[in-house]
Amino acid sequence: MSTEETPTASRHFIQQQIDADLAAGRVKHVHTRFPPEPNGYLHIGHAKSICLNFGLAKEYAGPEGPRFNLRFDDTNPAREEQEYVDAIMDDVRWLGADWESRLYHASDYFETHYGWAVELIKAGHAYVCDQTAEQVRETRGTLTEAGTPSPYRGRSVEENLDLFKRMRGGEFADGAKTLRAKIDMSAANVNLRDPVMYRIKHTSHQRTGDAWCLYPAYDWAHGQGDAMEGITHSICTLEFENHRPLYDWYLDRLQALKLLPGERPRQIEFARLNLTYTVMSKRKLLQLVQEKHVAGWDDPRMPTLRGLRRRGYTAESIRAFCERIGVTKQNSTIDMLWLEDAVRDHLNETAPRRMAVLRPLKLVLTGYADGSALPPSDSVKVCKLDNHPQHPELGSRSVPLTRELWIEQDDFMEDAPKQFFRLKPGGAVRLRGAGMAICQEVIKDATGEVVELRCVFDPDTTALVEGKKVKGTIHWVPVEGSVEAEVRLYDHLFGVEEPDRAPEGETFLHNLNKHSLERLTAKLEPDLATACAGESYQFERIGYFFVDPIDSRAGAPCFNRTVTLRDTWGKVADK
RNA sequence: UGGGGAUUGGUGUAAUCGGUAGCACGACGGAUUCUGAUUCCGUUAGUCGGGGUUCAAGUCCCUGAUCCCCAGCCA
Repeated sequence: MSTEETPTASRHFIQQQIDADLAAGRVKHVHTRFPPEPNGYLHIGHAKSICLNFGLAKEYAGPEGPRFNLRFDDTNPAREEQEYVDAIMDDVRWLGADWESRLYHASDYFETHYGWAVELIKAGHAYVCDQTAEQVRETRGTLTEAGTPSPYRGRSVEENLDLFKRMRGGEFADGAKTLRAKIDMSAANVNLRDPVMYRIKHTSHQRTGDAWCLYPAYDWAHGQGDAMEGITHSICTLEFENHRPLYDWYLDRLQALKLLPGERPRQIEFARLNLTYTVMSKRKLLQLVQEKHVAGWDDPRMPTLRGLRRRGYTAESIRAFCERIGVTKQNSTIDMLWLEDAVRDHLNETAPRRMAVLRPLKLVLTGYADGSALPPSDSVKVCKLDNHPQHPELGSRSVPLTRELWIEQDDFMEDAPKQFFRLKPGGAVRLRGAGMAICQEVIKDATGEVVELRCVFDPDTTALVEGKKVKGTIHWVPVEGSVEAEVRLYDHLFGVEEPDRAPEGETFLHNLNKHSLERLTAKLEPDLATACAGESYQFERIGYFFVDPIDSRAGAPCFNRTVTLRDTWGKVADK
């Protein structure tokens, strides 16, 4: 009985490396972490990292569950804020990654880092340097020329120990001294030319307050934090590949000094996510917010998790997206369509359907198709519509068909080509869930603008009848009883696929899409009056819309368009 | 020859020891449909270039090209 596994989904290079580590006995389990710096909000690129790290922890979970840490890389108090810490935790949780009780901060380890640095000094691996930042830069050499050693490189252990202690004590001004690792000023890898381990910053830290005026640099803090937490695979983006020798160098020294156990973390790099029509750098996102090109970090046009959430993206769709794009070391730019497809997929399954008219045109029912008069009451009939055509279990709701209706301006054409299946003079369409309307008269205003259509209604067609089929079905909303609401239509924040590719002398801001937001007052079917903040609906034939949690009021919802429906007619019409 | 990494259809990716270049998205065509949605079917198109080894090369060897990262007391 061979239970040979059928080749399932192929495994990406990180999974393969972990498999090899496990097989070789180099590690006994897998423990990952997500290490954000709290100096900005998380964006879709971070989501890729979170999904990767948490996904691996889940995939390789032992009986005690996934081992996944959230660790704030708070080593630079000058740029980090509690506001970001709170938002990051909220976003990570929302995405579905669970760090359980394993919430850590690089600052939790400041004392340990300090003690280890003292040991490195004692072992002759680090020294206090009095060079200014400028001098360090000048003596580092270039990419093709070796640097020259600092004149302080030969200080005695005793002097280094004394100076380092006094640095901690606050005796020296910012920038006056640094602690540097003594590695190799002629290393081809510039990161190994005696990198700074500590710099003096008399700045209070959002967690440790004024306890320290000495802060560890990233390279000195990161790998050691990984090691302390028992991280087995430290996964980061490609730009840190050049730092791996330094990551290993610190770990090697600490292991040699018996300060670390035999099992140690391993750094693996993958290509960060790039998306068309947007920018991903924290600096640029900050600039968009500060210069008010967007309404805030949670502006639905932003690629931030907060923006995406407010736009109506679901955590499930973002996870599916991250799964679909894969993990490699190739720099690539994913088409925004993939992200949009991912929400469409999810919302198509889950979002209840409703009717909404974005750009209203009045349609008046003047009588029945057989010439008889409509009932005396305004309501011609009450229509029952399914909330989801593929999921009848989601129930239905009623929409009154009245004498006066709103339909979409786009759904009427006076001189229509023959592929146009909607309303035209003398033509018939199906009013969704109601029956057929036949256009008998087109009313225009003084400027020739179509302002009203007069139609007759065919009640025999409420159920489908043979011989009375019509190709087009349009949505509608009763004038009496409809709800008016603000609807925001969002488009790409940037008008070009690669916003960073700006003309000479211009920045990425030059490529901002001036029409990325359009506000409309739409007419909605009555049921939508009670739509609640945070709900998603499909407005049939238009797109998916999310009830804005901030601007909506009870009984007065406000909708953000998450994404349009696929529109094959739109493509035809463009030609 | 500064160091490090990458290169497979339009896009994103897969191919275990060298053995039928596969999947998805898109595009295009068609079927179904009370959403021009969804769903379903089909078509399309690829190993960066040049040599070499081999019965057989995306994979191994040689050589060239292109792209990305690195000279913060940022991460």
